[in-house]
Amino acid sequence: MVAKRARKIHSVSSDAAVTAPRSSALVQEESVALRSTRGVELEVGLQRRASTRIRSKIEAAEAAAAAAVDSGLETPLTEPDEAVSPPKKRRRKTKKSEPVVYDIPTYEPKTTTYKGRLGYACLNTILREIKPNPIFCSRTCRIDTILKNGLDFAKDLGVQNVKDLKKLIQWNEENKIRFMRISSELFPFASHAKYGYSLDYAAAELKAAGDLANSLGHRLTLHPGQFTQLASTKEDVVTASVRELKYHCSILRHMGMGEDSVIIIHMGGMYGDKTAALKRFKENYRTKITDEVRARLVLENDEMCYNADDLLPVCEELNIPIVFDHHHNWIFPSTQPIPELLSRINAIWHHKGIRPKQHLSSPRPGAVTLMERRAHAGRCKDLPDELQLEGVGWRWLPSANANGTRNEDDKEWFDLMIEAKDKEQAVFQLYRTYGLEEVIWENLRPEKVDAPIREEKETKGSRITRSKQKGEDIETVVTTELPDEDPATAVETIDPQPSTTEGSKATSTRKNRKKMANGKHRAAEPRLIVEDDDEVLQKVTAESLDNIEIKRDRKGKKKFLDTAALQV
DNA sequence: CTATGTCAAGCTGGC
DNA sequence: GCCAGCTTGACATAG
Repeated sequence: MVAKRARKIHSVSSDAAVTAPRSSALVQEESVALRSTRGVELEVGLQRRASTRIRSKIEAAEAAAAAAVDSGLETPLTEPDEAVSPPKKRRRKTKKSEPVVYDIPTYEPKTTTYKGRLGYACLNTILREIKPNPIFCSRTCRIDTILKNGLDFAKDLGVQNVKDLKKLIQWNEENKIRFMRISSELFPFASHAKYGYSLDYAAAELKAAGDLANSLGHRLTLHPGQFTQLASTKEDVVTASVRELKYHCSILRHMGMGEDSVIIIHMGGMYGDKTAALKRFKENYRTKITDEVRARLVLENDEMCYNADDLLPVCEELNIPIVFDHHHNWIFPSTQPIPELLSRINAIWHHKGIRPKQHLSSPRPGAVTLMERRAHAGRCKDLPDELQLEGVGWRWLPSANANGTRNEDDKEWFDLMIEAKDKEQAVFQLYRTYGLEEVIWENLRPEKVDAPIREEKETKGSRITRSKQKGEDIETVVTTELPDEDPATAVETIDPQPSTTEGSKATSTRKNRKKMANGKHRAAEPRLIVEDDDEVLQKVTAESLDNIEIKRDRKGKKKFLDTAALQV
């Protein structure tokens, strides 16, 4: 039980050249300390407070000198603005801003001997939130937009995505993450039957990103979507799937990635007859895909249709490695114990000369039904114990001396992809929990609280108190010593997360909205009583505060929530 | 700037 | 029949 949170205060200027005012002497002191120990390059994740003016200049510089920006390691994520002649611009008076405040909890320390690479999928939450020019690799568009603006519009998005991919790889290196999944949306519509296009036009950018990854020894993988159904009964679905796989292969080919850069798919649907589906898969695998695709294609056990037992025979027959997904195996388990299972699975990887990888994720807290258990939690609290075992999480390299002199250096550790909503933050949490790598404190964020399913009100220790004003190039992260439970802060905390409340304006995803509407088996949704009515508030608080939670939305409007349903 | 509805594609399970 | 969940949320537009 972790009763206290670490005390940590720091403040970061978004531009090394700018000395922003500090909110306090203490903040300044600690900031200097952090800076001197970690270096300026660690500021990378904190460009979010850069002013619009600076950003515009950066953009202009990038546009003007796009071709010059190519040397991966030397390229800062933000161009130095000294290099840019300031565009004519009215000076915007910026408002004073209060610091952003985060509570970064500590975690109960755990130990493991596992030393494999941990990775995350597709999106970096820190870089994605940089404003006004976020760094991410899944820009896309609509077919309507292609029709309106031309295909080059979509292709330009692809170039931007790849350029950002390089920045992500660089960021990962600085944050000791050397394993990542590339978003399949890197090139919008590239695999589309009608609007698809070759990636040759982006060869230079792809090669630059690939060169960087290879020079740093990073592993990059791909995971095409559920639409990839090689066992489908429909010819056109299979055709589209083959096209999809070729597109993914083309990315890796242009990047020059080695054999460890695999393409992961699921077996897919059962179509009412699993045996027949498996037969179709084998046939299509043998006859409809290229050698290049076969060299990279691997299968993952899923939680609904094909567990590891279902996949092993066909995979052993066709020499297709299996990405073992711990979460899926928990929902739809193999009959074999994990060590035995993984020894068989890893044999296929080794036979094919590829380093094994596994997937790890956690179910949302309180999940009971199958569908609930499928949903991913924000983070993973633990590493599976089995990863410490030879044959599961590592092996002796074939080159190792078997006469008793082999040591740690002769071990090959397998990679582990963390599939969690909090992305790189989930990796950092495991780094911290197990002491696997040093993390950069400025790049830590509090856990995004999952909407509780059947459990009590809130995940503890993840409250964010955020106060922020615009225009000032400063961010402050403050973690204060707080007891685990702090009832005072449960009330009137500005909620940075979508409130799971009917009528909330803060919820922006369709999924969440639907979740809210579908309250039948989600008893843990607080009920909105009334918005912004002081009279009602007085009445309510006079009676009892026990089941009433007061929240404010972004505009400061009060909402009174009946949380009685959560207490069950 | 923010909230909302929609978006290329497939399949299964739950209601 | 509709929705949620899965590999990945982002785009487009109204207010």
